[in-house]
Amino acid sequence: MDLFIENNNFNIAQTFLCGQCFRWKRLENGDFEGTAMGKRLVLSQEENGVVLHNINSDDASVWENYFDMETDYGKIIEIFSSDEILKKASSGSSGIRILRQEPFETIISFIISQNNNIPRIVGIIDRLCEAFGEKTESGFAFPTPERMAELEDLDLSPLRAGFRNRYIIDAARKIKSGEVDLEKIKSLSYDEGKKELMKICGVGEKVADCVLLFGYHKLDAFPKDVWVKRMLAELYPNGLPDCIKGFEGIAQQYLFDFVRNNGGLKTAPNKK
DNA sequence: ACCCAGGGTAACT
DNA sequence: AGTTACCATGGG
Repeated sequence: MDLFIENNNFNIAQTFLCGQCFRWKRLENGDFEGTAMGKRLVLSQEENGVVLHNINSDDASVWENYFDMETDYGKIIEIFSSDEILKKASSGSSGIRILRQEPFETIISFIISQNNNIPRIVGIIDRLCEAFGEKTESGFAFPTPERMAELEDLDLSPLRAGFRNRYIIDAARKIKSGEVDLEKIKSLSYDEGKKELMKICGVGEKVADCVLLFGYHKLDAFPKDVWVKRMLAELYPNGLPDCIKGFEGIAQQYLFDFVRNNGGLKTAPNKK
């Protein structure tokens, strides 16, 4: 069956291309195709919502959860509108939804993202799934920590992930052994969860924040990459407004998308 | 040849 | 606690 999700704050291009995920691809006709939760899916954009094509009716709730349909983004945007910059940023990115992705996938993906660019991140993750992920009807699932924990650095050389190989292995092993408990993080606070994730070599503050936001839906996480730091210095020299409280991560995504795609910044980012 | 890419680590003050 | 070189790889 096809499932139509009616919602005015659900744009698949904005949601999939805002940098929170790396496995959804735009087809020639504008649809998106990808694999998440071990299931492949094709989606189309409509005027007032999105169509999920050819899904098993049992999976409807799985996808509604993945696309965070319970959260009222319209209401949050309204709260943000008390700040002029945020009002402008969110009006241009109002179709972004913070996906509820699988924690292990977000950990490995954002380890790979460090000091890297998006096309290359996508390529490395594609090769990772193809090499070590379970084959599905049409594509590959993201590999499990158990499978990845068996591997050595050299096994990952076909990925061309460079110095990140040992970080990936370290993450898989600490997760498999239980030294880092992915299930427990769900019930931890932002601070405690961050500390737990940073036990992994290769996971610092920024990667941990991305995992907490995109993998655990902890909306008080506010990842600070090069662009966001530059944005904060230029647009919010006196700090962020109070209206983002409790929804810092959503504000971050609107602002990130704003400065990346809509020329929200005057100065280009650089290392300093 | 040089710079940068959704950073982190180790080794320094 | 705050800086800095280095880390593989690939594209501009």
